Amino acid sequence: MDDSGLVNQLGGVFVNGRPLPNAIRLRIVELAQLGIRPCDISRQLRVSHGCVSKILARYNETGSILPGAIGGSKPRVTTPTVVKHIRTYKQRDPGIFAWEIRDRLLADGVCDKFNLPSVSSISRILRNKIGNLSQQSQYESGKQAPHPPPQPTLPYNHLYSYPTSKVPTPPGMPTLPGHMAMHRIWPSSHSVTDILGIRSITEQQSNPSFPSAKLEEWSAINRTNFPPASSPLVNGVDKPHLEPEAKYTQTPNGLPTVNSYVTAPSIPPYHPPTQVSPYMGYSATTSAYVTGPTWQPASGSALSPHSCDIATPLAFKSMSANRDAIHPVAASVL
DNA sequence: CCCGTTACGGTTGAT
DNA sequence: AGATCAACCGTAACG
Repeated sequence: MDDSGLVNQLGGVFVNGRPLPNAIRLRIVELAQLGIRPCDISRQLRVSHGCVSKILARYNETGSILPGAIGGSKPRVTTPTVVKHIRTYKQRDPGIFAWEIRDRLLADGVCDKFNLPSVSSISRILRNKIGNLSQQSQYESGKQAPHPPPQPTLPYNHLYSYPTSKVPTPPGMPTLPGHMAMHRIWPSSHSVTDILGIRSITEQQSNPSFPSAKLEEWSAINRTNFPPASSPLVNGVDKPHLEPEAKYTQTPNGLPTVNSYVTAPSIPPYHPPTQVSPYMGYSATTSAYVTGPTWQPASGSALSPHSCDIATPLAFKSMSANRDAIHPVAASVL
């Protein structure tokens, strides 16, 4: 409840139990792509190195900067559809073994290897729900029962691309339409920054170095929207989650956040949430929250307070070159 | 010094 | 409405 922000050893603000804001996660990835060492990123952004390490590792592995899906329950494997099929198999062949049913579920495409019930689950179903064929699982039947055509496969497919993540609509980001989730995994077309719209300028031209990452994650999936896809349409991204930070940032209606990430110049639009989010600390104003003052301006770059990014990265880079110089920057930030 | 890993105390959200 | 539970979080500290 109290989402008061805490301060870590590096002086960074965080909310215990909650993910760092996307803006910061993004910065971590961007800086890393610019060649800045994790330890420096940690210091600059005042995020524990363990966290930087984790976010970077996740990004390398999944292409997503987003936090994983928090809360909720795992999708049920024994959906009404599955139960129905099991019942059918049993009716047609009363002597069928559970393992045979299992094989059939897979063979018939009712399930895929990810949502295939265990033999013991099938046995339980046979015992509990199908013992007397009279009743059926009412529980969710309402939701999706009617359709025989299994649809289970779909959701799980995403898995392969994104292990755990669900995608919240990131607070500061482009709320992608749900469909995004489905397509494309890593279009190479966008660079990280592009996607976000963040200072596209910055790197654009001269940065060959950008790997054109796959930040696509915005489109990930989330555990919760699995089977019971309640809302068919948008299932992917937006609806289910307002996600974590949404809260922090408190997007009034969900859209504003975008600014923060992006360029942010003008952001007066929405005022601070009623409650002051701890993260606000980063930037006094909303806009800042991302790139704001917090982290770079102070020092040398002096360039653009706002768009700041430009200068800084370079600075970092150079500094990383000479090891010695490094700290200065950090220091200056302070 | 750097960084991967993990215990810990915490939050969330479906059941 | 409240309790459980399992997933995730970031920090801190260890190695």
